[in-house]
Amino acid sequence: MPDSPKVIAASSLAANPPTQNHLLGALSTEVQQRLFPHLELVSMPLAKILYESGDTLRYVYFPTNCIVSLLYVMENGASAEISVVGNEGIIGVALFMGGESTTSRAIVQSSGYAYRLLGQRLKDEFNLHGELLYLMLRYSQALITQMAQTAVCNRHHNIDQQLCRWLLLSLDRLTDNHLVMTQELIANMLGVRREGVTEAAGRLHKLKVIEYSRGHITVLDRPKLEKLSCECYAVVKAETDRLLPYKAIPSATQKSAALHHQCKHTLYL
Amino acid sequence: MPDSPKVIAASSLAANPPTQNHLLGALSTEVQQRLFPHLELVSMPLAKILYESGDTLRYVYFPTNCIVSLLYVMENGASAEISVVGNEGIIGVALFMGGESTTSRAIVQSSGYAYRLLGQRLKDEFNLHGELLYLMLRYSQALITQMAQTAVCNRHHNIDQQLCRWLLLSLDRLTDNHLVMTQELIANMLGVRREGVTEAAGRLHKLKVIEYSRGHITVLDRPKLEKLSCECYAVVKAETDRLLPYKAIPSATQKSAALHHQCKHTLYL
DNA sequence: ATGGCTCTGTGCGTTATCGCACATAGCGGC
DNA sequence: GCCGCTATGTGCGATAACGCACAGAGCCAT
Repeated sequence: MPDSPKVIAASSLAANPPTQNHLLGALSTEVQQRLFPHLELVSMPLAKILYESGDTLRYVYFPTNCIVSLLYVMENGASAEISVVGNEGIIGVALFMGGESTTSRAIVQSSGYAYRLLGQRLKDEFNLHGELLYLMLRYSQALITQMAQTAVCNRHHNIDQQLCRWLLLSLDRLTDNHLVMTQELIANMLGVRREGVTEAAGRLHKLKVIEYSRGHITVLDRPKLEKLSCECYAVVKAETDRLLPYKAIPSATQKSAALHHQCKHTLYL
Repeated sequence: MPDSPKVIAASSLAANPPTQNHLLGALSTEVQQRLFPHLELVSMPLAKILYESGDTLRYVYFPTNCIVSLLYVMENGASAEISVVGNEGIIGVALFMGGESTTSRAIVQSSGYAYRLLGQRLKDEFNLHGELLYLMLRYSQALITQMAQTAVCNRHHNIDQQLCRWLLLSLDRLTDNHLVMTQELIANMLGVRREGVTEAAGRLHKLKVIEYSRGHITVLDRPKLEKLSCECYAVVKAETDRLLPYKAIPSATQKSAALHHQCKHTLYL
């Protein structure tokens, strides 16, 4: 097992309070007090696979500053991204929806950290009080919206529009305008050829919307990116904001800060 | 309001016990006793819209022998089916997931009947006991799987394969091998041109898999249809069966039959 | 600095699907 | 029986994306 605990760097913990995840931050102090002591900060390196299609899930993950893609991989190896999860969400909804596994893969698309929680701890909390469950369900509804819109987008929109949508979804989950991501990987996510992404990215570059080089992309003009994107981005954004009007809590409150230090000080790599 | 109650035809009620819906049939007698008196049998004519994108949902619907499509309609009028629901499921998961509305339209794709239930009644039952909630969540997980697979299918598979998948999904939700459905409507569901469906259907006809004429399709060779379909059908079917290993109860048990007559004897058209 | 690897750019023939136009066919109503 | 409507069939040029091949360009390690 690669799950050997390591002593966490104090700086990592300090830079990644649990409340940086919108869902964890939106919980009442009471629930936070019960839950936070069971959270474990884990490193989320690029391309790490949290689970494969069919795996029995043990943990749910609450990203603080990483991005995880839910990816479906077909029998012939072709793939398509189903949805993307950052600090607004949770990975592993199948654990509380039932079935304990999914037909997709969860893979880190942008490195960072996440808090993980044993599925059983989550369920224990569900049984104590409805608050956490209801929040998880609202997030699941937002996830459903994103999946549905992905299906529509795959049917009707061209690569240029989808690339814009994809960049915006990533941007919303990052603190700056810089992505570490090759065109090859973007192509895997969108389920298109790498060359198609190269051409679309070239056009965006010509329009001075982005600049990029060897696995690094910088967004220069976000408003223009939104104009060039299909409606799918805005639809998902609006619905997510409606369902989850929570923002990250950048500087933790006194109380949250105290709870924060109750998280297990171990780092799982 | 077109929701004026009518006295139900006794034959319709008898032919459509609530237990014909797999979810309702899978409930314990105790929960059935509480829930069934609040169920209302409603007629589901072809093309009836149960709700539009953004509508606040009042009812959930449990189909007995009809099929309902969840359809996304874009700004320019183009559309794409997100998922399909028959007697294995429920329409209106957003009512209990949260948000009380969705970005899609629910439209009857194959006429028949369904039982509807006030959203509040559903929530009342959730608060009494977890059984119904857990069942609903398992179904929601199956729905998520179908949406995800639709996204993949839209990306990677051709019209012929998708038509086969679509026919199989419909077939599974019907009692016979006969669909009332024009190629134009199928095209709307798949989000492709009508001519594309005509050509694909022509090829299936040449292979003696289906025969059809003016809004009627009969499947002649289901095994061949499954062979011609992409993997998407089988994946969704397997996952749904895993999550919801429930079958319709064709002849209601003594107890269920008694409960059955407690349903409101009104028919909403 | 050089070789090797990865990432990006480009060309080209092929294919699936589209958009449009129009022809044909079945069915119901009068 | 005929009209009109709707459903289905077909042809054709346009287009977007594909598969493949290969060229250049940046970065790293030895």
